[in-house]
Amino acid sequence: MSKRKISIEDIARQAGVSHSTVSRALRDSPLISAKVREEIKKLAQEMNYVPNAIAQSLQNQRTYTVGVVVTSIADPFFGELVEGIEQVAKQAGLNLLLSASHGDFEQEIAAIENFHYRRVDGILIADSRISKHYTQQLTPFTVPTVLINIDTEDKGEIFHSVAIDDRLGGSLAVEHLIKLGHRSIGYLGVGDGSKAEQQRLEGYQMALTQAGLPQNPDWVAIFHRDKETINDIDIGKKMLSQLVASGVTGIFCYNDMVAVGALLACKELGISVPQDLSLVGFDNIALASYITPPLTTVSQRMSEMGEVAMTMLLELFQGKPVENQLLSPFLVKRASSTTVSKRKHSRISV
Amino acid sequence: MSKRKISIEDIARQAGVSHSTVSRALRDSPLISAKVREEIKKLAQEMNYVPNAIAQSLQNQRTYTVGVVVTSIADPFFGELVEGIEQVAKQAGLNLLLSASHGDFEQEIAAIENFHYRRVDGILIADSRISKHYTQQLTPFTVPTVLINIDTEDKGEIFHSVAIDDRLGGSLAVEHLIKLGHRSIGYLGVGDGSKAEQQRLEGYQMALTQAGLPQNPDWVAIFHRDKETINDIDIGKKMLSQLVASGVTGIFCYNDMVAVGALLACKELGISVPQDLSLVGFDNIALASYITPPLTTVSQRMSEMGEVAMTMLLELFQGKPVENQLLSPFLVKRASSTTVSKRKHSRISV
DNA sequence: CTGTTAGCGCGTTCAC
DNA sequence: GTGAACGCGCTAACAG
Repeated sequence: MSKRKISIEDIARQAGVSHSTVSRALRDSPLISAKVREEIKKLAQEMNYVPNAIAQSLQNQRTYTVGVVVTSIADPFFGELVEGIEQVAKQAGLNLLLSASHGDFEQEIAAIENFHYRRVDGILIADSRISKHYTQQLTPFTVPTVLINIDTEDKGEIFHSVAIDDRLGGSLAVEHLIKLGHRSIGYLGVGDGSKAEQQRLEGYQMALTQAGLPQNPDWVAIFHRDKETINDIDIGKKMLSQLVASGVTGIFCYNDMVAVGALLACKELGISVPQDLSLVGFDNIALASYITPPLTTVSQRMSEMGEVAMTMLLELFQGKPVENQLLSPFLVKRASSTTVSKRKHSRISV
Repeated sequence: MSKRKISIEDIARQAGVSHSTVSRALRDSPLISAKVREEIKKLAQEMNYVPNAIAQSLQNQRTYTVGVVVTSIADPFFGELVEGIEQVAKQAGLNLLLSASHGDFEQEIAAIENFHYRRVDGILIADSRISKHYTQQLTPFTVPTVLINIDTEDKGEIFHSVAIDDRLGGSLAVEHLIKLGHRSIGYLGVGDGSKAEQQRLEGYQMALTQAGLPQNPDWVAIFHRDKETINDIDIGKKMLSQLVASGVTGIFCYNDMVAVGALLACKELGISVPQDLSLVGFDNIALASYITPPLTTVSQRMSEMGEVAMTMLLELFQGKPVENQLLSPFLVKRASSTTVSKRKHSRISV
């Protein structure tokens, strides 16, 4: 139970050789005779030698560590993302340094600076609340960085990125409702200023336009939140009634949590889903499949996004050229959406 | 955009002083004149100097890093746990190295050895599938380690731990059902060989005994799973009918996922919850409050557990004596449980 | 107050 | 094949 771990010099002394011989033996250098090598390896084993990654890093100029910053680890969205990241990182022998920003710009910058301080080999950033100011702050640094689900339009040259095609996702959701016969389709959104929010709305509008369906400002309800004082479920709850009052038969929600809120509001108001109203969410969080009725939604495949992002980082390490990725979401049909015709039998007033 | 970061020697050269003067100035040593200190700090700022944590660690023999191994990061249970850990770690200026074991013993050991290799200051382990063999493997190491929610009976002297009082939790759940008038109370469990499972069952039995209520082997249904081939929801689904057939009016489920599975089975079988059957879960995962009906459950406060574990580690760093913690869970009453009297009005056959 | 020196543990020339 | 010597970037001991 000695306090300080033993070093290659300790085992060198024990073996009666120099520390560099030990170093070489342990790294299978061809310069070492097989006999001596095995002897030293055996000795190292006996002495419970554990190489010191810190010392190696100082020498190699590589830490085999990547920093990951997410908004919140407790958020299942980011949990799955990190799972995907971790999986390919582990396979590549890399470690993850994890940090949460809680959507706070100061904490985000602090996390990134901390990663530089610790000399990570690369950085992955998945924080949708990132500010524009950002680019300025990070330009001086030279660590390979991949942005996940972050608007990168004006920083394409500097940062690499992988993101979900939110516009396509919005279209998929709305096209689904259109196919089911809906003609008055609403959008229930959260105005958080994110690119995702803007693009999902665009997808909604695009699908309606392409189908030659009417659009109505009353069918679009967006709750603008300044801070995080209100959660998405409450937003969905709060905004639902006014949308229903506008006469929509189907609603595309900004994300699953909003949709769940809307669903809860429906229950309180006596509105049957999907008979009276079809709901489509976005994200495909685990909750979506267990709630009643199970939620039709657009899946983001967060773990795949994590895998792609980490793989991209690995390619950057190898000096390969990488292209920004735009992942395609896909629709997951469940019971919260159905044909509009059924609705007529159970029309309710709001 | 220089490739290698600048060091204190670079700025020393620029300032015409020695590197140790720079080192002292940056660390606010009282040995340095205020004028020189400010000058150097300003210069460092201009040169975009970022201290090298690796070099510092080699010198300090401290990495200000703790390793965390969980079963799965995507699991909301562990997500919340890590959130709690991260929160107090950040406050203490410590970083988190995260690793997932996926319930695999090999991966778990590999993760821990990797943490030793990287010279973390401490380790937190939250993997319920840990084997007994474990103790042997880790004894030679000397890194402060705290086990989270792991049976530590035979290793109390070596490891520190924080865990939930599962026995109490089981009692709380069953006492709740008893208060509601239930007299035939079942237990729906998963036989994963964990201490948690055993203790929750004990709590169940204890509560019944204390209330002088009868016990019936048919009321206890435990699904033994060898591997992870089947998830908890499916287990709940599969096992429910036989329990209901035994005549119970209330069921305490091993965890929320099992309870959710039971709930889904009830829907398929036309059993109304809570009118026909009361269900109580364990864990209080987010899903529990959103499902219909919202699930009465025992809350584990995972984030608090993370905070406590990390705090314990901090105290170990300071050489303080620490006591193993047994956290008390508490009941969260929701709509999945109600008085047994109601049931009579809507009896159904199974 | 400041400069010089010596490690922290390891990998890597450069000699022998 | 092997050992001696240097450096990775930084802190701390010892001089002045």
